[in-house]
Amino acid sequence: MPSTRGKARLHNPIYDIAAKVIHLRGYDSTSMSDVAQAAGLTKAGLYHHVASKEQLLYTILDYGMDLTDEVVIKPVQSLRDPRERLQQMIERHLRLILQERNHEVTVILHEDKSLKGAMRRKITERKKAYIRFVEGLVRDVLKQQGRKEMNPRLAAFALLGMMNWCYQWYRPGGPISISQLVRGMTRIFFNGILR
Amino acid sequence: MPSTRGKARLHNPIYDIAAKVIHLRGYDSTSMSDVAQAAGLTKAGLYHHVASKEQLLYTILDYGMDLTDEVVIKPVQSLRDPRERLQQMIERHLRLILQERNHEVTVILHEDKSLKGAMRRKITERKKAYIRFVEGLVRDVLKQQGRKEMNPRLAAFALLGMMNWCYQWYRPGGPISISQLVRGMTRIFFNGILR
DNA sequence: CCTAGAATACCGACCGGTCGGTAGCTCACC
DNA sequence: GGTGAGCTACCGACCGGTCGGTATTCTAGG
Repeated sequence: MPSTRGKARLHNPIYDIAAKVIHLRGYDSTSMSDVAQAAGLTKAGLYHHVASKEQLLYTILDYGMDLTDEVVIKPVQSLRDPRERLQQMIERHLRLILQERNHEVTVILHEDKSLKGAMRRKITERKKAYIRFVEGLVRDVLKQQGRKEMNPRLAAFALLGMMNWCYQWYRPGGPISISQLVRGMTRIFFNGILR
Repeated sequence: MPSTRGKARLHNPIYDIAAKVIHLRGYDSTSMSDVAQAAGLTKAGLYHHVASKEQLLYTILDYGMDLTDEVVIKPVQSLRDPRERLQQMIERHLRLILQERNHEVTVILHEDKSLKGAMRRKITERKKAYIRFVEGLVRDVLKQQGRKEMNPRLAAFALLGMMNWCYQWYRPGGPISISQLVRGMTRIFFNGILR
C-alpha cells in the first residue's frame, strides 16, 4: 500500500509535473500514462506514488488552496487599513495566478466538475471561503467610504472574474506586464466601486 | 455520407440537445452515447446526422458565434454614441450569456482546447474578432472622454473577464437579478475606466 | 565494515470496461 | 422501389487500475 496519506506530497516532483500537464491539456484529456511519461515513469510506477487519478487531482487542488492561503490570505489579514488590504489582495492574487510556476493554482480555475463526492465538496468549500474573504474585503472598503449603493457580493464576483480571466489571455513577455496589469485592474476596480 | 455540411443545423433539435448536454457535463466527459440518449436515439442513429464528435462541437461553437454576431455586434454597430454603444454591448453580452437557452454560447466559454487543427483555428479567429470589437468600443469611449492613460486592451479584457466569469456563479432565481447585474457591472466598468 | 533482510521504487504484462466510429440491415413513406 | 432515418451488433484503441516480480536503497546486528 503506497503512503499517499496526508500532506506527504511536499517536495515530491511528481505532483508538480502532474499539475503542469493537467494545466496544459485539461484533466479529462490527460491520461495517467501521459502523467507517467512526463514524470519519466511507467503507469505502474506512477501508481506506486498515487492512489488514483482523482486523488491526484484532489491533492493538486488542495495544495493550490494551501498556496493561496499562505500567499494571499495570511499576509493581507495582518494589515489594518481596509483599502490597503483590498489593494494588497488584488496584487497578490494576480501575481499568484500569473507567475509561471504555481500550476496548482491555475488548475483550480478550470477543473470544477472533475472531482466527485467528498473530495469535490471539500474543494468547493475552500473556494467558497476564499470568495467570502474577498467579499469581506470589498464590504469593508465600501463601508469605510460610505458607499452603500454598491452590492459587495456582485462587486467581489466582478473583481474575481476580471482577475481569474487573465490566465486565458495573459502571456508573459507580451505587450502588458504583470505590474501594468496590477495597476490597471486596481484602478478600474477602486474607481469602479467608489464612484 | 450524411449531409452535415454548411449551416444545415438550423432547426435541427439534435444540436440544441447536444449543446445542453455538453454544457452540463463538459465535452470530454460527454460520450456520443450520452448525446444520442438525450436525443432519443442510439449512437448509430445519431451518427446518421453528425459526421464526428469534433464536428458536432465545432458546429455548436460556430452557431454560438453566429448568435453573438446577431444579438450583440449587429445591434451595437447601428448606434452612434460611443458610450451608448459600450453600454449596450455590456447589457446584450450579459443577457446572451445568462439567459437559460443559448447553451451554444456558454459552451464557447469553457471548451477551448477541445477542438484541433483547422476547426480550432477558425473558432479562435472568431473569438479574437469579438475581442477586437470590444476593445474598439472601449477605445472609442476612452478617446471621446480624453482618458489616454488607460490601456484599452487591458480594460477590454477586464470587462470580458468580469462578464464571462458570471456563468461560474450566477444562478437564476438567486439573490442577484440579471438587471441588477447589468447595472452593477456597467457602473463598475464606466467609473473604473473614466476616473 | 560487512552483510542479511526489510522497505522502497519501479517495471512489463495484463484486465474489465468504455470510447468514437462503422457495417449492414429494417422500415416507413413519398 | 428508392431514399433517408433508424436500429443491432460489432470493431480497434485506449482508458484507469492491478498483479507479480525485480532492481535499488536503507537499516541493524555482529
